[in-house]
Amino acid sequence: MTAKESFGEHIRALRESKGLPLRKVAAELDIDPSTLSKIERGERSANKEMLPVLATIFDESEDDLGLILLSDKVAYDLLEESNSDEILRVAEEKIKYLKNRNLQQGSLDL
Amino acid sequence: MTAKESFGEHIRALRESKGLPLRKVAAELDIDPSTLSKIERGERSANKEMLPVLATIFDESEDDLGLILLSDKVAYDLLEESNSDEILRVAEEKIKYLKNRNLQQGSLDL
DNA sequence: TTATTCAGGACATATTTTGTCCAAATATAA
DNA sequence: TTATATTTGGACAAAATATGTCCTGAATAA
Repeated sequence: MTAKESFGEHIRALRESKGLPLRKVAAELDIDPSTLSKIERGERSANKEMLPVLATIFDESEDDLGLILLSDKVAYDLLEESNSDEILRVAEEKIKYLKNRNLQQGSLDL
Repeated sequence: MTAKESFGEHIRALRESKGLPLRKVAAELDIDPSTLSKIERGERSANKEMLPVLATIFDESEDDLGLILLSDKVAYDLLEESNSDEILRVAEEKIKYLKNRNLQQGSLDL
């Protein structure tokens, strides 16, 4: 359910289901309605500060929204790569390794 | 083998194993030695145009180098996220979905 | 017609990225 | 030690990207 929908599509669906105009939601986010329109159409990216605001407006989990936003970014970065699966697999190992390394060194690394 | 090493560490190991100074490799890449030093230490990122040059110098597969470079980027992007595994999983589904969609629509989408 | 909403282009600003140059530090050799 | 080569890292500039506003036009509604 959370997989196939882009962040913008998700927000737009929520907004329309509540019958809210761009203007209202944009005001809450303190941005121009045009910017929100672009975010919903994937022409711009949302930033993390917007997540708690959107979560409140639409009564969604902020973590879920963050998940959709970040997975969007990763997917977009790799969409042109023929070996995206392999890239993800190696990235996952790398993250595991680095997180563990940071833990052991008291996260005082670099 | 390819997993735990960063792109910069990998290049540095290759360069030192050949006994080449930064100066020489940087000249091939047409960049400043200082820039290459930063790339090797992860302070800068390499770009894709450098891959064929490096592959030739070090007799490595360009695809392998590209894999290390891109997985580095993804890993770095997600290193601070507690739910990086989930993000990767959703991203993978999204990529699969989008690639398939593009295929069916003759890659003339947007 | 008049109001409102939304899309999208032109534009300005801010931020990030990428690279150079130079000087200091480090290593290597003689 | 001195001399030479290598590497690091900061200051800076330029280029590329991102972010956002404003305005106009199209579509819709009342």
